[in-house]
Amino acid sequence: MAHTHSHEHDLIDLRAKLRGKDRRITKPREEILELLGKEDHPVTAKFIHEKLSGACDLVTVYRSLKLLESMSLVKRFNFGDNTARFELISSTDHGHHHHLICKVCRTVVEIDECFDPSLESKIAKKHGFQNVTHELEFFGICSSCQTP
Amino acid sequence: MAHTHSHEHDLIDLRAKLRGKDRRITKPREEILELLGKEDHPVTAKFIHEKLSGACDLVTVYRSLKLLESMSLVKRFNFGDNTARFELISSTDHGHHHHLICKVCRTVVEIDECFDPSLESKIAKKHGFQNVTHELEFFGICSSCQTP
DNA sequence: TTACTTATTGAAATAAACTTGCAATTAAGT
DNA sequence: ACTTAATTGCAAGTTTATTTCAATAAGTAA
Repeated sequence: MAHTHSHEHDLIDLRAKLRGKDRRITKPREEILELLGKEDHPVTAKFIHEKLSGACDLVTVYRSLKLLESMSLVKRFNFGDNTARFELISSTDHGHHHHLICKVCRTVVEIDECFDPSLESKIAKKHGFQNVTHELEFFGICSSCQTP
Repeated sequence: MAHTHSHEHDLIDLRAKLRGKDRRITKPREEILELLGKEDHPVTAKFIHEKLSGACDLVTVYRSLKLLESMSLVKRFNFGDNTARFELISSTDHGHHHHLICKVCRTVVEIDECFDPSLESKIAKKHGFQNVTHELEFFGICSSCQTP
C-alpha cells in the first residue's frame, strides 16, 4: 500500500508536521520514511536497520518509528509474533487496512476489504465506548505452501 | 467466556487429550487450567505465575501454556502490547471471539459479535489461501475514561 | 508396593525486542 | 557564525520468552 503515493509527499508531510514543534528533520527520519515508501508490506525495526546498513543506530530506528507513529505518518502492526511491524500510512486508506499472512512461509498480502463499520458502532454503543477502532489480520496457508 | 463451562470438564478434556500420547497429567498443568477456568479475560503468563504464587516456575507456566495451546484447550491472544495472553477455550464458541480493550485503563470486554464469515471465504478465494482464520480486537475508550 | 522408564520440572543461562541514561553531535533560530 | 536544545550513538538495562541439563515425578509393569 505504501507504494501508492510518492515519498516526496511523505517528506513534505514530515516537514509540515515537525514545523514549529521543537522537533527536527534529521537524516535518520528522512531515510526511514524513504525506505518505508519503497516497501509494500509492514517491516520490522531490525529490517529497517539492516537495510539502512549502518546509516544510523538501531536505537534511533526505534525512536524514529515511535515519533513517526505519534505523528500519524507510520502505522504499527502486530502479526502475533511479538515483533512490531511498521508501514507508511497512505493517503488513500489513512493506514486502515489489513493483511493476510501465510502461517507457513509468512508471506504477506495487503487486504483492502473490511467488514461493515456498523459492527464497530454497534459494539461501541453496546458497551459505552468511544473512538472505537479495530485491529484485524487474516491468517491462512498460501497456495505455494498447500500440500496436495 | 471461560466461566461459561465448569473446570471439572476442562480437566476431563486434559486427561482425555493426554491419554496414550506419552504425555503426563501434572500438578502445574491442572493448576493452570483451573486458574484459567476462573478468569473472565485473557491473562499473561506472568499473571498466572504470580497467582499460583510459587506453585511452579514461570518457565513451567510458559511450557504448559504452549502445550495446552497445542491441544486446543487454551487460546493465545495478542492485545498489541507485545505480551501474549491466554484464555480457556470454551465449548460454546470454540475459542473464537474477540475483545474490546480500553486504550486508557486496559479494561477488557468480551465480544460475541463478529463479521459475516463470507468476508473470510471471499478473501481466501481471491488470494488462493486455505484455512483462513482471523484475529480481531477492538480498541476504544471506556465510559469511565471518557473526559467530559 | 516397588522398580523402571522417560516426560516434566526448576534453575540458570541465553535470546530477542525494546527502552533508558548520558555525553557527544547536529539541526535550526537569531 | 553563534547559541541552544533536540537528537544521536553507545552501553547498559528491561521485559518477554526459550533452551540446556541435572533432578524429579508420572505412568507402567512386575
